[in-house]
Amino acid sequence: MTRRMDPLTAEVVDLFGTVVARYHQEYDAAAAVHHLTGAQARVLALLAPGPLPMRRIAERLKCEPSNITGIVDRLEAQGLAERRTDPADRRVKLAAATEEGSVTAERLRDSLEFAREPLAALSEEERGMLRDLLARMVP
Amino acid sequence: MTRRMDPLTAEVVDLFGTVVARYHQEYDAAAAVHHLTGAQARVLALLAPGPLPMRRIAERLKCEPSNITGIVDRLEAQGLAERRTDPADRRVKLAAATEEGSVTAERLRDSLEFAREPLAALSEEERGMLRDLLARMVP
DNA sequence: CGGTTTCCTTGACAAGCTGAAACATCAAGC
DNA sequence: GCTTGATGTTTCAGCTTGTCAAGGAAACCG
Repeated sequence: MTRRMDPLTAEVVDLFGTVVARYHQEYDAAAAVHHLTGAQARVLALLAPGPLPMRRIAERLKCEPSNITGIVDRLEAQGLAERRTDPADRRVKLAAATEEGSVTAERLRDSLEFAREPLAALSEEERGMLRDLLARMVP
Repeated sequence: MTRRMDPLTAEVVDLFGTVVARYHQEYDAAAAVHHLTGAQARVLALLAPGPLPMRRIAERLKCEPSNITGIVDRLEAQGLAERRTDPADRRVKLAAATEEGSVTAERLRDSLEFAREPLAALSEEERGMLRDLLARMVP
């Protein structure tokens, strides 16, 4: 009943599993430094480029909008985000990073890349190859 | 205050973020097919090679042992795992996959690889390169 | 205007996770 | 042997994430 699986693919999938687990740990750890959970950090990072309706956040994170309500609540409680009513459509609430939130988001991004740097114990050329391969995988 | 960050590394980190998010979605979806959550599926996969003390599971998953208690409880409730007392040390409980649990674990692994296959829209050679690069990243 | 749709929030509930406390068992020293 | 301390698991309270169903407000449309 077992499907034949080419061993190379199996190996790559396994490696991805390991790398993914590691990415998560480091992401959560980096977030914790700023007293954030992983989900809160993800939302804050999403808000960095500019305000976003709650619904858009949910779409990006592939979860229910009701879930975002609580996360933004907690960001707001820490003074990192705020809600504004969209003047163009008073139904929608725009979540926006505060000044402090923007700073935190930037620091978070830096520490993330920094944390992931040793993981990329690869040469410039190898990183380039990796980028190309990964880019092909995300259409 | 911003640390200088070479753009290539930043790009790779971003790509990893995307791939990681995708991996998770697919993993959870594959688990859901078998009426499992992501965490339950991970534990079951860990149990596939053989029984494991609760503590070891926690170490592998990098979480508290008390967390594993609940997860194994739910696997046990579904008849996919069982607890045995280690005869060598009666303090430790060995979690083991049942017959049905083993079958489920195997199916899960297959569907995972299958699900991740389109993601690997890469040639044999490219997959080989990817494997080598990833392998260098996980010491 | 009235009906429908869209956006957000609320409430109830399950699961994952942590930390502290409790309990049983082992292991070492006296 | 007995005591003391360390270890493995569980239980409990508490928080965050996530879902789903229901509700209110605002926009849209006929």
